[in-house]
Amino acid sequence: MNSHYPKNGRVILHVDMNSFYASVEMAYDPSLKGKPLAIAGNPKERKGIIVTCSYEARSFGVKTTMPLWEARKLCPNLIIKTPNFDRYRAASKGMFDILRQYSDLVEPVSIDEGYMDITDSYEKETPLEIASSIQTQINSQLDLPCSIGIAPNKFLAKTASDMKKPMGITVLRKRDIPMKLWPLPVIEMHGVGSKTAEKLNTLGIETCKDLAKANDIQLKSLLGINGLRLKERANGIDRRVVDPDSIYDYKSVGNSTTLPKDTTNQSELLSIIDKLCGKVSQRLTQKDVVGTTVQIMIRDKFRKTITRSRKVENPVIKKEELFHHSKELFIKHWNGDPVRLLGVTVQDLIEKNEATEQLDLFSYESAAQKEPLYNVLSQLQEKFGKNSISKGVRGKDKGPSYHSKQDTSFNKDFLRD
DNA sequence: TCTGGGGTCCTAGGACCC
DNA sequence: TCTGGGGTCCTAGGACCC
Repeated sequence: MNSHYPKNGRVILHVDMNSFYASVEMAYDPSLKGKPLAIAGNPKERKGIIVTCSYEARSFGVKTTMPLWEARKLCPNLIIKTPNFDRYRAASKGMFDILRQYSDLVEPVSIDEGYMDITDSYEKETPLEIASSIQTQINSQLDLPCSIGIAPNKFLAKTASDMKKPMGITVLRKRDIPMKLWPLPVIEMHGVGSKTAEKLNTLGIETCKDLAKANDIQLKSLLGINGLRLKERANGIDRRVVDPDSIYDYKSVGNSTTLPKDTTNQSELLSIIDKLCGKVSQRLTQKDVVGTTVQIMIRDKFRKTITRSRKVENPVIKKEELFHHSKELFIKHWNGDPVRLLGVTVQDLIEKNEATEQLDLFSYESAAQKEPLYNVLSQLQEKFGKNSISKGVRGKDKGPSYHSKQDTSFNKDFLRD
């Protein structure tokens, strides 16, 4: 795909909204602007964790994932709002609508960030002018700040957008790598977390430059193929394409919840599992997919978490089917300790039509009865056509994709609903 | 009364098959 | 008859990201 790229390289933008949830709240209520604001869950339900906070709050040391009480201690005047996801989704849609005015190749990666390939979408303007125009438009139409990275690939664009916040625009060319990327500590790299950073440190690898020059054999044995990939990235190499349709690839759908109180009451726990199954089932139905693996998650008061899963004969989508399997898994594997969190996830997703099709293959009669011949043929064509290449499920309406001009709006629940 | 909830990708061991 | 080697599937856990 995307074979039309010129040989001399691509131009990729990474657009990253700045403290997105907090900024959206400020856009809705401008009196919040300039104040320390945090978005956090309800501490009564033990969900009092900072999800996002404004730059003013950050200046007090408030950080994402920090418990609310700790944030309050650092910043007594902190304004706290509970998340309003409908609002954030609406803002997100507005933002991506704007991006799509500049290129068809827009790939959302989360509610507040996305990649764009603008290699073929500019003539007179420079990439910098396009980025500037996007930033201005998002700011004037939605009252939201963003940072933009401009680079020849995704990794560098992502790295660049991180370099200047808020409202920054940063160009990161190949030739900038030694000056701008290499001095950074390795933990700053996208894809390197605390565990990987620690491991790298044991090899004496502290900076991105160290990683870029590291020994392949050592990296491979320490981190597997991921080590080699990270080294490539540190050298500014990343061949991943911008795929506008990747948001239709679901690999799993799950819901989980932390209980207000640890409990050992089995019927209470089962009723929570029942509710989770209801949510998951609803989302599967919305996306028009079924799944063949059911997984539950149990976390105890020490935060030790186990997952137990089972491959099932008949693909599940209905709440009752899902609950049946989840309950059996729970009864079989719960050791009776107090439970802090429960989760239910469905994996190995298949498009719903395709699943019925597969069932039909077992019975020629039933297939023939249900489907006129031409219909079966067209289904087979579709099945073995281009869609068979994709790894995950392309959810419902393969219809208007972002490539097509006919519909550039979000026509379905956006991003992990 | 410290650490939410949604995901993706990778690894590794055992079962099973040829 | 002392014991190879490749492959796939399933399951559990871990690392990472927003």
